[in-house]
Amino acid sequence: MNKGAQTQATILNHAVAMAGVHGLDGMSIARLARATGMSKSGLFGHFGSKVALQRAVLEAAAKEFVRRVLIPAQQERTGEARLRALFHHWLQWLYAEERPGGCPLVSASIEFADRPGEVHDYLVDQQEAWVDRIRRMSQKAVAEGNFREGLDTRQFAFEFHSIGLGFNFARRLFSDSKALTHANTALDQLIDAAKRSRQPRLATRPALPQRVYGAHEG
Amino acid sequence: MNKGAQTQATILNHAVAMAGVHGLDGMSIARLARATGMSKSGLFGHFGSKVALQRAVLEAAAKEFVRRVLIPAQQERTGEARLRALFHHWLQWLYAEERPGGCPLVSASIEFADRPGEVHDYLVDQQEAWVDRIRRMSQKAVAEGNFREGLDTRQFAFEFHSIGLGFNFARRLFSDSKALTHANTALDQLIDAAKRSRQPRLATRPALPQRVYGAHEG
DNA sequence: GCTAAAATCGTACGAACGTTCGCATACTTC
DNA sequence: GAAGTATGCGAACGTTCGTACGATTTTAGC
Repeated sequence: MNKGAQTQATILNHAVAMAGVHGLDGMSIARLARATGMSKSGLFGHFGSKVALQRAVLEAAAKEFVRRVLIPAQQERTGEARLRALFHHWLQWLYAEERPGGCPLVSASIEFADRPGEVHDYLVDQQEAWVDRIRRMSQKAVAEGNFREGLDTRQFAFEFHSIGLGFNFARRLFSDSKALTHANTALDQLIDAAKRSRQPRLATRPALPQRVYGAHEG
Repeated sequence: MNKGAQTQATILNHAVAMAGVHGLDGMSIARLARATGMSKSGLFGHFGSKVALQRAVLEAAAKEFVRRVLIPAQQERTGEARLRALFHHWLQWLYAEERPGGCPLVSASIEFADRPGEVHDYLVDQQEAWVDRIRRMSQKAVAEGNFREGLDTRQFAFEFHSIGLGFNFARRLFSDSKALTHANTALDQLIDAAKRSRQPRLATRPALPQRVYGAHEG
């Protein structure tokens, strides 16, 4: 390993942590230099621009995400087991004690949701790939005959993803110690529902018109 | 209405929009002054400090949230109808076309999740109150005999909240036009499940040890 | 219409920001 | 060990940041 790559890795470790707490924009090169014991210019030289540094931070986080969430789940054989493993490791990843600031990818996604640019585009691709992986894994469970035929896998992926986001929010902002239990329970229910043949809807229907808001959509 | 209060309201309108896109920190007084056609110092005088401005932005957003989400839902009589109305208006609020940047409260909650201070504390209180309102409303539905006896209302509130966060993420980052349908479907299922007597768990249990991660918790 | 108060402005400050550049030191490779 | 390159530093640039203060204009109450 080159000297350069080595210090670059050190920098990125600190950078990921700082970006998690202060955001990708709030992470400043000066403070990062102080944290790593380097000079501003020396650190800067490794990346050439702040945007490039932000990109590098996201790529480092994504790489870590693969290593800690995706790879371990691939040991499982069935779709359901992989989904459970993905979920399990994802929660661990979302709330890793040693990394303050939670998942940098989720935080940055909120931060850059409405700010066009390469950071935004990168995040969209990365997060869409993640949700699509969940969807494909549920599709695999359907193909295996474990989840019911005709399951709406996009819907499944949406709910799976939502539970994780809910956990992230509750655990980080509320410091809710029950968040883990809630998330696991929600996943159990989601998977159970995916197995069951479709339930007949109950007779009672809501009095409120439901989708007026979305009426303009296709 | 005083002149002061009037311009202050104008400022806050712009400020809420800017904070939604650039974050509470990314919102700068200079750019805000340019957007409102005022001088930096003139604008600054209305608040006295940037933290105070941030507080004012959050309070303005919270007030608007009450006006647009909580109040309308109070017209409904039953717990379920109120829950559905809360959800409906919440989604509208989360993705209001005229307000770029999504819900400032959610964005700021992520931004300040790990940054102690009065902004953090305010957000914790506000968001906890919101989730607790959902919980109380589901409790009301239980008391009315609509939701089943013994329903875990904290769990219900967690899932309700998660769906909203999932919608916010999908709609804003992915520009997913199906997000609204997914969210509504998820809510329907959540409410249906709250009505049903507890389902017997299916025989198949996961092979993966499920809660190792949370084993250290109480 | 006068006057006290409120609102707004212009200017300035020190700090922090991202970035540049030339120079020194440390590595690698032969 | 010499040559050549990679790496890091220090100082400085121009810009933007939040904030302060006195002067000036605009509003509100009598």
